[in-house]
Amino acid sequence: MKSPIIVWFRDDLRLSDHAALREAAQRGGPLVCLYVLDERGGGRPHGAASCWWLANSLRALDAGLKKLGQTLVLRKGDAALIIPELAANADTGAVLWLESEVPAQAARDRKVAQALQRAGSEARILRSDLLAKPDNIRNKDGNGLRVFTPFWKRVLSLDDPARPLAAPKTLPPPVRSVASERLEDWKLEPSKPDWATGFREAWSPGENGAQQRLHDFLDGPIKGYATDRDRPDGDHTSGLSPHLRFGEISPRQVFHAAKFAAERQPALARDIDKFLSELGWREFCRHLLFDNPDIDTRNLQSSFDDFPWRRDAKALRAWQRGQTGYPVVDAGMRELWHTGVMHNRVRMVVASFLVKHLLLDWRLGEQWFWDTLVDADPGSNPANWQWVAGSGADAAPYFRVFNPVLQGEKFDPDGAYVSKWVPELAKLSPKFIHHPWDATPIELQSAGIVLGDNYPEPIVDHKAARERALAAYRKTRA
DNA sequence: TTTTGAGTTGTTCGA
DNA sequence: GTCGAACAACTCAAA
Repeated sequence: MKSPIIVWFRDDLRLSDHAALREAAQRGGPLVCLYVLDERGGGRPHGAASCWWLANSLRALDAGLKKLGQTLVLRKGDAALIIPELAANADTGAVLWLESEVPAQAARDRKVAQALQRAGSEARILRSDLLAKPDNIRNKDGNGLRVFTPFWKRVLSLDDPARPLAAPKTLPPPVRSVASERLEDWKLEPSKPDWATGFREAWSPGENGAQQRLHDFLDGPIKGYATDRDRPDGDHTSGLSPHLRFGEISPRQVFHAAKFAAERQPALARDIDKFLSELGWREFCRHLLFDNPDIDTRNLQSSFDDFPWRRDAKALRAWQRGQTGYPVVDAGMRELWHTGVMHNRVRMVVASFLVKHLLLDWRLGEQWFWDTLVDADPGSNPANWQWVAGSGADAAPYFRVFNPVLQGEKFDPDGAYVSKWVPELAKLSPKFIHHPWDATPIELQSAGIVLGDNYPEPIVDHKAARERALAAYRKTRA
């Protein structure tokens, strides 16, 4: 009789392109499919929105496993204790998992592997989900690249990432003696109040939902993606980010599916290259995280360490709640609250607004996003906040201050996006919907708007705020 | 080693 | 309304 095997699922909540599950299926022997909610050891604890996603994704994974006669075993606590103990109790021969390049996870994983080896068990770590290993993308000094374009060129110059593996058709039976905790007991989902109704309408967490998204996207919105992706009004993006975050689909699967689409439809080459480069940004941020484990707290450019951020709890709260008086900013912040995501273009606008118009520390915005985004990624979230703030790698020039009115008019010309998320402005004509303060009293009245009453006056004046930011940034450089 | 060219996403102003 | 320049200098990658 073969000894039992544990497959340890982490940010790879899928059955296909899963080298550890695949190998376990081939080896045979009783199998434990394990997920450990390790709130301390795996890096930053999930934010509230991510907890919602996680709960649903675990449920989906369990359903997928059940179809193969398996089940997902849930445990909560320190993985470095739980896994060796479980391995001993179940008398397993090996624990298999996919490598992580997230520094905190990698450190924790080393502890797990050492403990297993001390106990005479095998720790089998298989290739990670990244398209390229950070070790393979180095400059001549051995450091990671800090400029995106050469980084991405380098990744693309390597051999294509391995072809994705199919999901196992059958799995060995579970180990009956290993019990699972109950997902409900983890209280990952909100109850009172239940703020996740909008999430349920917007999303289908899990591998099936991820594959559906990918194929719907490559059948439709990919056409014109290179330009339309900037528009928050309508479905012009893939919506894959939370699925990628939890590994319900792997970057390799997305990469090869996009390449395949490009072969069949050469006219889409430009759109697909653009789409792949967005996958490249995810990769870039993960590599930055690999080299900078404290990227969520420490400025990558230390010249920002004494930047005079303001403290203003009231302004922060107005920003968080979508009550700044700038329609496109408020629309974005409310979309985030309602759905757990925000359109990429609008993320830049609201981030620039917090950091530059309000002069509030980028970490405050990063933390809010961490808590409210279902796609909150330990690499992308802090790296992109630092990029906007100017403290990051390959950062935006200091004088780039987004004008929320111009951005709204340019990318939401009909005001459809604002109307959807800031319904109190929906009756205002597109001409004024991005700057209601310029509308005449009659226009405001017929749209049912009383500024300062049912929609706020702008909390800062754009021109004055811009100049204040430029002055502060100029000083930081000098 | 030194040099060279380039670098996600913008805005404002004045001609 | 449109267009180009200014906004700044610095770091990075590669030749």
